[in-house]
Amino acid sequence: MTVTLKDVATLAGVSVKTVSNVVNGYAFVKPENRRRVEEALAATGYRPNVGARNLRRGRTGFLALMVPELSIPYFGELAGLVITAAQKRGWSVLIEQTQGTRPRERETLSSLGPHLVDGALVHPEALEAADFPAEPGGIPLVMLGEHAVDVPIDHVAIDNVLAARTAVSHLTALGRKRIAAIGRNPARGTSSQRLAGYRSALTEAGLSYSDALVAPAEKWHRSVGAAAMKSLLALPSPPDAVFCFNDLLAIGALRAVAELGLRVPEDVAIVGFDNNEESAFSLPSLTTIAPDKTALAEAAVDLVHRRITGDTTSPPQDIQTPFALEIRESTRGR
Amino acid sequence: MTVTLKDVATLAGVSVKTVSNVVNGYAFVKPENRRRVEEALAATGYRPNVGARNLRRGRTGFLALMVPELSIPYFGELAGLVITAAQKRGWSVLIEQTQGTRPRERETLSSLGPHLVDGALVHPEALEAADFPAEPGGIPLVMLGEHAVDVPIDHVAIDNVLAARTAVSHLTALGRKRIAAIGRNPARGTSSQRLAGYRSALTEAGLSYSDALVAPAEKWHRSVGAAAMKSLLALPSPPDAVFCFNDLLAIGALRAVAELGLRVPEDVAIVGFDNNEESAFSLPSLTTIAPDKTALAEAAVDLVHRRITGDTTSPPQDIQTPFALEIRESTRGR
DNA sequence: GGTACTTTTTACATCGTTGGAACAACGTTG
DNA sequence: CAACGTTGTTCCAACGATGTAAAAAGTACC
Repeated sequence: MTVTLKDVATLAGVSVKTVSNVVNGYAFVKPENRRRVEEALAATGYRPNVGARNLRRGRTGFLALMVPELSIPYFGELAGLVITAAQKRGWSVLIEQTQGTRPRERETLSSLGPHLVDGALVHPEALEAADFPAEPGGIPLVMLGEHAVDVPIDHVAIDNVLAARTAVSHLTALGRKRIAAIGRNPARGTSSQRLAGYRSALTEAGLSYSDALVAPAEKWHRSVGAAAMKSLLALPSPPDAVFCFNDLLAIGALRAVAELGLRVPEDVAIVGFDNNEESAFSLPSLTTIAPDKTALAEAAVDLVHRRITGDTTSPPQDIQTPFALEIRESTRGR
Repeated sequence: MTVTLKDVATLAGVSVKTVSNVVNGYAFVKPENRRRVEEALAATGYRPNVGARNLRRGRTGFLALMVPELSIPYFGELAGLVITAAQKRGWSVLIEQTQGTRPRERETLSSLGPHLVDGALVHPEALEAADFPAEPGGIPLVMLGEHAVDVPIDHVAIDNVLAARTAVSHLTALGRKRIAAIGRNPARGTSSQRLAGYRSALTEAGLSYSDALVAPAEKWHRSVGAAAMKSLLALPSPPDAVFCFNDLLAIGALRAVAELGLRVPEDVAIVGFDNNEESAFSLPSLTTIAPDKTALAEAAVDLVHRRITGDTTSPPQDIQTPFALEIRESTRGR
């Protein structure tokens, strides 16, 4: 039922290896034979057995992508782009979800042997430096997003500090004075970086920093954003603007403001981060930092590709991909 | 560098096969030897070479999931659940994106050989009956969502006609008289089914059907929903309610209504379909049909699992998973 | 001690493919 | 025409695992 090289060879009247040569585009095959083999290939509908080929070649043809959850829009969008980028280079992508928890991330990382995948793109959320394999014995690893500072591993991300500063400077430029932030989470590197950007923009504008205006958020989900916004608005002197560390938090914040009968941006201006597709359609639409996700995916796949195909000597790369501030109704108004 | 059975065997002082027996839990191994092998396994950190194992077993350990685009929330959420369900049963999931175009769907379908994956879950958008392999020669295939009527293939979905009727009946029960629909697309089976449900609910309520109130939508994206809503509201006698064939269209419609200065649900009530996570947070939040996506994913993975592990004789199954009407502000008000 | 049976281990072939070496056919050249 | 390099093809081993069957070791019984 399954067609193997042997079947094709029998049909074409040549050896198995000659068929293999044709399939793999080896140059020196007599035109006559090539023609016969190609006919036989077409007639039988031969498809190489990927497993066997990879067993022989020592490659698997798979790339792993480790993300917290596909149901989070940012990761859904990113995964789609990674798959597309990988497909261009002949790889299939295997997705592992970790729920952003450290044990699952560790487990996933250690299960990614060279037999299963040729390389991996990982988007850790809770991992710490110690969790990374000390020996580079395994497969090439490229880290996306957060930068666990002292790990010498390839890394692709936008400049989170600068992006956060850009977002908050936009708010200070609009004349907002009490600018809050939602998303503090000491366990996440991304959070520290966006917080740093937030603080530096405040300083730059001559505004003082207040811990009370920085709401924590364990999970960066919509409901958390709503709850955090409500508690900020309950403060004695509530904020007139909020920088949310991602769009989901911001969408939740939008809703909380509306439920309290206040207006965005008149009473509170809101800026998000990620530019999820939904953020262009919320009411009001959301001003946000728009990372170039396509560039991110391409750069990451490209880097892991280079590592897999030989470049093991050059030092760990740290690639920054571009972003833009997308100004919409939640700060500009209608 | 890579540890094979042979290395473990040498270390433990037994044959390769005995190690294999231990690894695979074969009963008859002398306790003493079992202990030695287990120590050696631990000491070397052995991990089986999946490729080789599967070559021998004729299994790959992979399932394919074919969807239009991961960036569409419904598919992102579904994919996440499928991966989780598959993982429970020891499978990894490979995701293929088709953009919902027929050529890409055909191509993907035919590339899914038995070497690459053990089975596939496919969510076609444009495929027609003729595109399915006539011979069941390949791998087990389970279709999700739309039912291309005359193809004898396993199928898991909710009852789309009933769900659509439930949604629209909710609108008629609220006393709405001019109920529009957005999402007509003759090339998509799902569209026909939801349209049928829409019509039957109208009939049931004694309302007449009008072609003018059914807006077409090639892609079920937010921007399309917004455009369609605007053209409906520009009609001489505009609708007082709209049933959108998915939540994205509905989110777009919400926005269009707001841009025209009208109110939801006072002027126009809106119902969506899919219950994307974002729909609970839109302003107003969206009444929608909530399919039990977890049940869908579990049922589909379970079915393909049964087919792979032997059940090839029983006739194609047609499993219906539950759904519920989730009533929110876009019809109920605040 | 021999026979029959069970438990445990091993050697070997095999899955489908490709790398490498060996071999064959060919035309060129001195 | 012998020697040679170039092309084209075949044969064999190997990737790492497991199924099969046979060998080896152990046990029980007469």
